[in-house]
Amino acid sequence: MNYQIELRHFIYFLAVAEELHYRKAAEKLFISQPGLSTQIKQMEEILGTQLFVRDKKKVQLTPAGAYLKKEVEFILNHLDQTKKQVKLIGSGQMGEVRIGFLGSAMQSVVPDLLLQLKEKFPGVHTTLEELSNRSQINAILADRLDLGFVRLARVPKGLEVKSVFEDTFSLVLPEDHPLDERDFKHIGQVANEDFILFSQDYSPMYYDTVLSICEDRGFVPNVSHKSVHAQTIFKLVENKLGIAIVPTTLQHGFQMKVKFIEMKNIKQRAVLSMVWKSDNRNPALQNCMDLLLKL
Amino acid sequence: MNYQIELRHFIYFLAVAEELHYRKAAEKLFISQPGLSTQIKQMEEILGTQLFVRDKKKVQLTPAGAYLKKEVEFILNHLDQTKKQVKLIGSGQMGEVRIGFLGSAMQSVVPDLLLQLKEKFPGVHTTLEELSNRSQINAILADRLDLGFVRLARVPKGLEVKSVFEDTFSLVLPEDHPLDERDFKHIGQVANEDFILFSQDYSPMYYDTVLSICEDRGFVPNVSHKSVHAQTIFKLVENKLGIAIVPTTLQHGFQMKVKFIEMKNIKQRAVLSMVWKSDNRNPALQNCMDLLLKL
DNA sequence: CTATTTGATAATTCATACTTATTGATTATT
DNA sequence: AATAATCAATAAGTATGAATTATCAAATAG
Repeated sequence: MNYQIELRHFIYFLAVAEELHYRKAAEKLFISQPGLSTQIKQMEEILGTQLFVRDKKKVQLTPAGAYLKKEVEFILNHLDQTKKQVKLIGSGQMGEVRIGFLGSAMQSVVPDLLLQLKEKFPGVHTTLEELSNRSQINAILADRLDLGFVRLARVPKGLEVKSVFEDTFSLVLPEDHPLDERDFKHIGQVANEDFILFSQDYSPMYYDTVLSICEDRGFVPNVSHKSVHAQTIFKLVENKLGIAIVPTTLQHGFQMKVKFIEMKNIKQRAVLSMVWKSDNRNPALQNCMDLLLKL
Repeated sequence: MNYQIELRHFIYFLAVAEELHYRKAAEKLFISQPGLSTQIKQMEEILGTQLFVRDKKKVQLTPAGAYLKKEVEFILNHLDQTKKQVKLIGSGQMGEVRIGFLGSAMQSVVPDLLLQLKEKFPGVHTTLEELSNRSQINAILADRLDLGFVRLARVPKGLEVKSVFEDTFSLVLPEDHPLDERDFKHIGQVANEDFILFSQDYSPMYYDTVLSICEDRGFVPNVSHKSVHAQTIFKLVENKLGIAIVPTTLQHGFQMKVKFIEMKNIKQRAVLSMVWKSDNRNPALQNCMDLLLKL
């Protein structure tokens, strides 16, 4: 007596509402006519409303039934759509990948990667946020971010890393600096100049690497300024407040009165890595990683 | 193996998605925890998509699950609304009553009736259409109309009639016509004038009644013009092309250079009747009739 | 280490959506 | 008018599967 409406009822109802004939509707549904009759009757009881008028060889919708038909059509269609959508999201063909990146990553791999992702998974939407190494790690651990582009030697347990780009370092000098690309042999030639570097806590790895480059030449650099923005660093160099050492790809995208000298013959490299959570459940990320790890 | 999604699944799913705890969700649903577990699992199998992540004391939604939750909430809410609406329509508190009327009914009862209906059943919408007697009857029989206001002595089988308003007839004369209300005794005084009447096929009853009024005074009127519009008839009278006999209430709502002389002491009346189908299934009409028959 | 909590299995029960067989009512056919 | 055909509703019985209880393995807390 205290039944509940089910989708089965709606599907049966719709068949009868379309055919206006119990036997034909039952055949279409591959069930018996008596079964259909009782189910429709039960549905009317649950709703407390008559949906069909059956008198003298005729089955017709009541106004309430006509209204319900329209709504049931809508609901079933919407449900179909939802089921498809759930599958797409579940299989990662649709969804959102939240990406964090270090400013310096924007000059190299990230734009290309986004392009490939868009092409391969047009349904996957990406959000981008420029963050420090540390912020990215925290965000990934807290599930606020799916993927990060960082410069770090080590990452906390539970995260996976893969280096995606190895960049040489370049010396950044004012345009009219006496040292020229042809004359350049090693960093020891500018050991006495002031150095402008990225902040240590913005990227400890970068900082350590730059120090090791100097160490290999037997000196400790005099770091006069630190910044988190390449823009700022270049501006300071332009104004002759010091010289800088940055990943080579950073030279693109800026219009400054500075010159870059690539240091190809040192072993150190600026390594950019992807970081993500090992057990991230975002299927869109899974697909994304399948694509990225192939490159 | 080849099951079908049911509303039950959605309700269970929503409970788990809200509680993020199987036992608590099961308690809320008044079912056992194992039952809930298997149903959710089945749902995931049907959809071919994982909806929850259960690992190490934690239950969480996958992106697909989060999407589905939003949609399920919408669907269940919409369904609730639909069920309520169906009940309202089924009980006649909401719906549409399609009303037809003779032009002359608009001057007497119809507007008042609509007002009362609106007040008593604010959910019931009415549509109005001015139609001839015959058109109304046909429309009611074909179920294009729920209720008609006609002037007819008899209606086809299967229809019900009830007279709602009895109007006296009035003589319509040009404003400067020699005959005055004080001098008026009976219609025989204008027996020699031309008469302008409503067309016979627009309302046979009216036509017959007018003829019988004249007959009672021993003459057959000379009908010079016929029309279906009161407006036209009055205009013709104004221009002295004849005199007319119309239901008294028609004098309201027109601005014409004509005068009305009410003929109170003849037995004939202009009877306005409601007509509807005995087995009309529109519950809104049922309610409407309950109200109207009390007046 | 033990006690408690979690969700998942296993076995069983029970509700009910189905089936087939039939009826009563209406319409079409001769 | 009598018969046949067709409709949906009803009755009785069956079988599917959603529930139950009992239990487990894994994890956490005291």
